[in-house]
Amino acid sequence: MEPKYDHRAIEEKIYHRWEESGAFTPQINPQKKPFTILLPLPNANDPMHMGHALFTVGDILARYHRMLGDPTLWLPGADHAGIETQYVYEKHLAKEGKSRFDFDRETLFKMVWGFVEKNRELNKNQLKRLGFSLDWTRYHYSLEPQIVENVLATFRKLYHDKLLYRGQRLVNYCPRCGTAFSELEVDYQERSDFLYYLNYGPVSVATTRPETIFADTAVAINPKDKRYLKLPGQQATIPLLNLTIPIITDPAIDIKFGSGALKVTPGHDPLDFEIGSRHHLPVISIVDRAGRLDFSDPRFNGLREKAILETLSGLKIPAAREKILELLVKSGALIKKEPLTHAVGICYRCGTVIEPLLLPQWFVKTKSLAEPAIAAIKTGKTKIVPQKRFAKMYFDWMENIKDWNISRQIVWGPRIPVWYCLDCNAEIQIGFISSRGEKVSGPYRVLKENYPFAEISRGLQTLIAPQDAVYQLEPGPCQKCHSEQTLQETDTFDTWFLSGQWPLTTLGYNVAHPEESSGDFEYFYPTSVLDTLWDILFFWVGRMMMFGLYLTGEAPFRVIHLHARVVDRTGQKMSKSRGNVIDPIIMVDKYGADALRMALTAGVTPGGDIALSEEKIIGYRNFANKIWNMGRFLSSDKIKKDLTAKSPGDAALELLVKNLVRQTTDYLRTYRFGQAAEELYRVTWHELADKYIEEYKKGLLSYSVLKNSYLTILKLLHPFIPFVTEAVWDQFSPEKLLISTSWPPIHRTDKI
RNA sequence: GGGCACUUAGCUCAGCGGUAGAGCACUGCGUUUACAUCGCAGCUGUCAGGGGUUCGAAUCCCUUAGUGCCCACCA
Repeated sequence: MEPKYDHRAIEEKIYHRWEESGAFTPQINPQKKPFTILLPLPNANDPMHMGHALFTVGDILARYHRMLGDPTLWLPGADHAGIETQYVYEKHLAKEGKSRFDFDRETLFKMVWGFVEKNRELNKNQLKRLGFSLDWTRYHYSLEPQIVENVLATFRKLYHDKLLYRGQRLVNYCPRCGTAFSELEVDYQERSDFLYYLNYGPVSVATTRPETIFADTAVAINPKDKRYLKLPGQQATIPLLNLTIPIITDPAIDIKFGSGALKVTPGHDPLDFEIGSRHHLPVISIVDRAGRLDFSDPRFNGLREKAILETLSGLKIPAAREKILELLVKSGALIKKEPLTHAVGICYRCGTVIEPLLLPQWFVKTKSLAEPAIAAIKTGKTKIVPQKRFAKMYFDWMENIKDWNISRQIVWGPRIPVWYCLDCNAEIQIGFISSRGEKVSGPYRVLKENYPFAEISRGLQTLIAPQDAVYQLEPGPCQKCHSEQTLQETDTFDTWFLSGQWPLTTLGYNVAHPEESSGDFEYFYPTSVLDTLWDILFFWVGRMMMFGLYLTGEAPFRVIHLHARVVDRTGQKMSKSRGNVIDPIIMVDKYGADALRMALTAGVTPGGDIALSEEKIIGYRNFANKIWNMGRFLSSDKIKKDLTAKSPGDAALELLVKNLVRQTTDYLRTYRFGQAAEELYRVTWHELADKYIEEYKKGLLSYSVLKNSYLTILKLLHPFIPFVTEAVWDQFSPEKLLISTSWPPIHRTDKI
């Protein structure tokens, strides 16, 4: 053995031996209860970051249970990650001077597909570098045909169960990404802005968005506002347009804010939309999907001041705001402005200000899905660890859940399986690339005069069907008028609609014919533990709970374990912009996978933060070296003495090891990995090495007890630092891999 | 605006009713049969502040302050 542990010479070989031994693939044995974990599916295009390295916790659980003798499945996979991936790919396109608008959707989809396929292997290999004992024979990808087939079947089932609807309402739209999002994908940012007071005739209103005044349909005040008792029933006047709108009362108005009067703009503000629907106000849209002012709504026809609108038409929001303020000043309608700090919704992906837009979208009714998901946690059928911190967060979200917008206006993902007949829905808005390469858009009614259906279909980019459009759930001719001219919905699924069914789809559940589900599903579902970061508790965990219960009646996990988040040594979140990112693969190259795994495990509190630094990793690299050298010492022929001799010092060491076995096992059972790792570190180094090996050198201990203690501790350490323990184990018992040995028995009665 | 959690040695954290703990860092010393990616010895604290319960509180209760996080329609 070399005097230094060289992870480079060892890790890859050992991983191969594990894989070839079949240890990662469980034997289905109906007599035994399986242990199942799903790897939180990484994005297929994502190079590994520390978040992925934290799945060490899953590996610890998998290796521990494998050693306990449980048929253990740790199932890997990759997610197509809709918007994330398309965003990354668009940045590549931008480097070549192109954009998504230059391609029809089929071509673009194929291009992204090729891009992802190139990266998918990389991701797999990086997971292997960490030593993760994943069953690669069961690897899945979210876009493989069987998975997509099941997801579409779920869509149809939701439809038939009346849990799905097409709704026209304000959605969170990112003009940059060109798609709507659910409320979870909107971040809020504090911004310094201005609050503008505008003269609306009998009242002044305060607004941060003067550019939306043309879409106002009322002014609202609080019915309890004593200043304005005489106003209700009167008319207010929109500046510049000199249009009158009613003054209404609504309890949602904050008397103390601004002037206490709100301009109600149902087409461009969520609160206003609600107020508008309570009072049956008309909804006017004046912003298009590129974030520009657009006054094509017929309600603007015939206005005397239409010239003003014409000068503004087509301006992007920030420019439009400037221009309108100028006009307001000129007309004397701007009373005053005052600074205001407020939260602005931005796209979580690209940071663009979210524009609430009125769009027809597909929604899932979530209330009845959330109820069993709440009950599963309340009754303890599924436990959240750490409970006190995260169960409340879970309940808060589930109990106030909103209907889920699953429509995304991107190409990278399966299209929603709905078909529109163009002859029945001539007002469908279509965008496509003609055979001559021009970008063409408009209602089908107009387009069909100049373009044959085949050309539109081939070059299709997007379609927007009116809310009341006629549709069917099957491809092929229209079931109503038998027209052959049908087009599939161009909205794709929210990624989480697919990944929310991951426990079912990867284990071979058959949504359309549950009785034909695979043996894997029967055996491994529900899974034992889900280990993930709390930041996707709602996105992913909540949805899996809902889908699992909805489709199978059983919650997908017995335990949801939420692990810590990696921050730098000063407690700052790691991010590219802060420049404090530590690349796990570089760390594995430099110090070995064991060192990184241990640094991510030891001393970590459940659900807290992990303060990671290169120094910490170096510390655990030294630990791996220590274990290596202990093995080197104990396996060298020079030091081996009488193998049968007993010594008075033996009992103390035997007791120490027994207690360590009990303690480690207890910690693992209660998900206290941080303490388990620290205790193992301390006892291995400062007790076994510093104390007992030194005593052995003085002849106070027998060789067999020392060696057996060491081997037992190797077993305990193996889930945490699998490579060095396996390498050194090989010096003592080459006939059997450490990964396949059994966990040491526990002696409960022994106390120190 | 609601809610949750946290505040213990320079750092990261255990302890959760009975005389303050670990690792790292630090300071000395040291190359003795693995390991200098090492060993030995040592130093370090009004357990955030205040009040209460108790024979006894870092541990239970109240309160103040700070930090982190989640939720929410601040126009």
